[in-house]
Amino acid sequence: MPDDRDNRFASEEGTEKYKGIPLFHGMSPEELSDSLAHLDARKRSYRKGTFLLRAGSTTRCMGIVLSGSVTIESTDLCGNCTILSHIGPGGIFAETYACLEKEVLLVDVRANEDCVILFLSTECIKNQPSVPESWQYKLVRNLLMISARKNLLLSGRSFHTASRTIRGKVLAYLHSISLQTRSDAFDIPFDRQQLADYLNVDRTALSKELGKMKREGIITFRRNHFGIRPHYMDEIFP
Amino acid sequence: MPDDRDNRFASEEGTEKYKGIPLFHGMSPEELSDSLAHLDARKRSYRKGTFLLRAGSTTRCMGIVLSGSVTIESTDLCGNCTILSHIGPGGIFAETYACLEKEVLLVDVRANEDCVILFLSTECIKNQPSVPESWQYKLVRNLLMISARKNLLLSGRSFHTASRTIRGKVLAYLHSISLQTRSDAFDIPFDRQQLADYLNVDRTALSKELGKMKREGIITFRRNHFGIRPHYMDEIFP
DNA sequence: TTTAAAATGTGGTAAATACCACATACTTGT
DNA sequence: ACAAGTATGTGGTATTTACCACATTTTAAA
Repeated sequence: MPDDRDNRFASEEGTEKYKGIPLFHGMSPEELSDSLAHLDARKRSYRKGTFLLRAGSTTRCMGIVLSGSVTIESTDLCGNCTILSHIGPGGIFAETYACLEKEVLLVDVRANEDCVILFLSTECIKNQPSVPESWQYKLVRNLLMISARKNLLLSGRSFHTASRTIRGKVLAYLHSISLQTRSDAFDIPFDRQQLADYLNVDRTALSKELGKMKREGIITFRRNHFGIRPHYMDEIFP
Repeated sequence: MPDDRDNRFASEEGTEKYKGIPLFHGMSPEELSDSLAHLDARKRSYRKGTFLLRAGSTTRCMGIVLSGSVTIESTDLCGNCTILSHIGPGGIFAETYACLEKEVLLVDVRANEDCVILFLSTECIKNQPSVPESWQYKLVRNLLMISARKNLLLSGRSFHTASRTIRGKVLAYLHSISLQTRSDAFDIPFDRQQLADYLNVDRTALSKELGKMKREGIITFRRNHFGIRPHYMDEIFP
């Protein structure tokens, strides 16, 4: 075990610093205190590189990054380690596993740098109180929003990477952005390398395919500004 | 507009038939009635093939399939239509979009056969009551469970399809199952075609790669029963 | 049991992609 | 303006995969 210490959260401690955390959004100071008390809140410190949670284990706690940052990693059977996401201050992790019963973690959570984590037990949201407290309701409601938001990102990516060809992935992605912005021209939030990583393809192969699509008149782009030919499908299927 | 009719839900109507619906899990008859009343529940019927929701639009309602079934579909810029999922009686759809504000749908929802849908407005969970009712708490709590469960499935698939090679996808998938079952031998819930679809690869290419891996001694399989060589990574990285 | 139907495996080939090396363009700081 | 560093594009090649046709095995039905 590393040098982390268990620190039972003292409710007398100030709650101002938790104001910006999405999980506690919309809570009064009293509701925040109630939450922390009932969630069996514990602070723990970790040194860079140590594991907070391991794949194959289970957890009844979710974690909130108070300082520093953690990475969500996955190691396959060959030992290849992939960083799935990076979570900084205010961010939450393992909430999906903590909300469900006995789900085995498929990923590792590791300290990307020295960090302080607030662990919160989800026991109290698993029982069904006859008269729910306002802090309970708001907590679960906030969790739902966080979960739904993550859901949207995941299903989007799952859809964008579904096609077997680079062209298909690019078109699926650009089509989504087009629907979201309700426009045929838009900026994307990725550079080439990031877009390639997002679509799970090689960067140079992506550049080549983008160039080909531009020559064919399907899309236009310059840096991270893209345009798609409107009604492209109408021309292909007249 | 098709032949669907708006039917304001009458709270006097029996609630027994809603008992098995996950969204209403753990609710008393009174809580169920309260929910239906406050959620502005409306029944609508659709003929096979008609669209319930269209990509590019927004919705403040989630839908519950009371009878029949619907498909979640996606149409790309080239007109290729992909069926993303199939939702039968008791199933819920569009809840992610309905819970978040003004999110544009990236998929179509279409009647797979003649069906009856219960639409529920999510307005009442968006405001923050000072004293939450028990039906409100249970509803949001159930939504959270549904969302978290879906989240787990989505992140799993996203991870399993991340590798660029078929072998990598297969190993990622089998490793997950191995962690979940805490075993080196297990049955998978897919036949070859379904596994290929899940991993976004060609079925015959999958069969070939599986055969190659078996010859190399990495895995064993027979039909849908698979085994992985324990500590495979230790041998590769001694 | 026999037959049909479905699931799975295999071979061959064209197409797509990853990967490498490197050229060009753009950005930033001095 | 210049240089250094980063981002992006291109050419060539080996690898991987999709796709087709078809063999084999397994399951279901008659």
